[in-house]
Amino acid sequence: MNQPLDPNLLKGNLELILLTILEEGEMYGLEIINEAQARTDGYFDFKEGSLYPALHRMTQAGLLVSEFRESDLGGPRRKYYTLSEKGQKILEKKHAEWQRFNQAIDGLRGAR
Amino acid sequence: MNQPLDPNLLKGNLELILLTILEEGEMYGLEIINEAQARTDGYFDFKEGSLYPALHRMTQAGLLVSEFRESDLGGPRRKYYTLSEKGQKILEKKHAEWQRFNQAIDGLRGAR
DNA sequence: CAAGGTATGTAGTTAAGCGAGGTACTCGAG
DNA sequence: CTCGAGTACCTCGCTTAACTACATACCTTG
Repeated sequence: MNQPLDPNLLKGNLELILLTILEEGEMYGLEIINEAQARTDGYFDFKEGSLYPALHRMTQAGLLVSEFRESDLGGPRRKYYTLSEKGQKILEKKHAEWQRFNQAIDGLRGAR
Repeated sequence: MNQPLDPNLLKGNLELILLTILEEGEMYGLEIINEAQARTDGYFDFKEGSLYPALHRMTQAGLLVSEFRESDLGGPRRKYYTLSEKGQKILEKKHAEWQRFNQAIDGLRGAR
């Protein structure tokens, strides 16, 4: 039923996706993976090796703010991520870019 | 006016774009670049260092068929590319993948 | 104190787009 | 005839991002 996700499609869009998910509130790493799966019927299934480097990259770039906090139900501490103001701005910018790109793709077909 | 195209967006989509353009008939390398520019108001501006390797990759994979032909107006010979039957199939598949991916992205926002 | 689940982190591989360069052919100007 | 400009194709090496596979650490439970 679900064709697998071509990893190449993700390139350059993972950040948009993460920003979009985090727009609705703070979340920690594995929670993001679960949310993404839940909201796309398992289509988005990020690997940890993709997720954490991306989160660090974005934190480094000032798009996210992170904070460790203890788990309520036991288990190891979690690192919660929140959108910064800059992250919010970049989200909008990336979203606009995305739509522009989409239009361009659509435009190719109907061009004649 | 035109925000530049984020190179990352192209990753994994260049093949879809090339197949889409070539669906309407054979074309040679630089012509593809010009067509892509023309149809997107300069938004798509492929570099030769991206285009030729991609065309070779796709030819190797059996998606395209190529043939050298002399130029009518003088100038060096041109290498014309045509979609193979397999290429046609893959185009449809990639297009479906693309739409699936699109839906997933859209779904992230409206999810709540 | 081992085992299992949860959570974060990273080293090394792979793949694709790109910048910069190279080759080759044609034509017109000097 | 040669030189430069225009067209067309090709490739090497760099960079970047996702992935595989592993490593670390904590907490609970038996």
